[in-house]
Amino acid sequence: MHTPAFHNHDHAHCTGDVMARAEAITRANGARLTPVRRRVLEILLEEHRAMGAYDVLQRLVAEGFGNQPPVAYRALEFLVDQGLAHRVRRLNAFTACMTPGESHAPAFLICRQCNAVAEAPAEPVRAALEAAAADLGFVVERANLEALGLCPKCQAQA
Amino acid sequence: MHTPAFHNHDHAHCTGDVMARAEAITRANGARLTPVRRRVLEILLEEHRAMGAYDVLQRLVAEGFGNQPPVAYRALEFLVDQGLAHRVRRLNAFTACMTPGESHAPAFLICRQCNAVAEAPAEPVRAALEAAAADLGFVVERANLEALGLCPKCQAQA
DNA sequence: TTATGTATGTAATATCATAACAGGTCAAGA
DNA sequence: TCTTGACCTGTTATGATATTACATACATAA
Repeated sequence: MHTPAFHNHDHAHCTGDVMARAEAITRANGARLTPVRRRVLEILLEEHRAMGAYDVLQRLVAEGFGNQPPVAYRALEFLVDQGLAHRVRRLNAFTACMTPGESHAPAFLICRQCNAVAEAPAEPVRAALEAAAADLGFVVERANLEALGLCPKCQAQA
Repeated sequence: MHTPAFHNHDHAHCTGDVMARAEAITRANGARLTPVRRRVLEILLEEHRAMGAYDVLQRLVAEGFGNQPPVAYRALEFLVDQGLAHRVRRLNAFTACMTPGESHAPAFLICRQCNAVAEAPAEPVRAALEAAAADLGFVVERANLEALGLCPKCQAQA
């Protein structure tokens, strides 16, 4: 559960960058990036992996925030609503969005071997999904696109 | 939570048809469609909606099968593995596959208003997803494609 | 028939998530 | 400034979902 994209990258940079954008986005939405919410986003960025709500909660407790599940769930829900985080349902987990603000419909690629999770750009996937839905008269508002399979490293091993 | 496709259809026919195919598929796979498993599939077909594991379990209990969660979860997992049912993660629920045997990657369209769930044909969606994954060297084995939005009826009301 | 793999039943527990309410903070308008 | 209302946080309690572990039973083939 470690390499969220299947390659290396400048982690410190992407974290700072995302936090700055998170500020701007919430302000633009008239929403408040309060201490808990900010901290949860930072934690997701630091860990850089899909985290369960209770994992996040443990970190919050250690830092003096409330220690009951709603504290974590509310902050996470807020981040998801703002497009700053995503929920990965197959893992009952949450992960920071790496490209907030850009309209995007990420697909999550989950390695069944090593549990790495990558966020893949998926505009064409979303477009195809909307087309399929339109055929049935259905209008898509949100989508969860999750794939289970093998990441490059684990393919190599096998 | 009632009209799994957003239109009417011959329900009795589709049920019998699917059960017959289920027999053939499991036999072909060298798997056994035991009484519990068969019954769970029938229940999913009868109800013709996404059902939680505990809903299914209740039905099983009423018919004299074991009354502990693993009874339901194991049968459901079997059906999913055989491609006879699908898991809808957003709803923590399971639904019978309407076109078993045909290789397909269904997308689920979930109405946020009335909770109707439709299974949409989504080969193009899967193709797009596999392409996006391939760009990162990832091989897709299974996918969950779930969209939240408004079904035709609920659009009309609004 | 006996050995082997597989399926089922059951108890116990782990994990994930939300409802409901109390108290606190903040900012806008009287 | 004071009040008001909206929103945020903390906490209790509980509900909902899912799995582990182990015992028993069944089917199949050597």
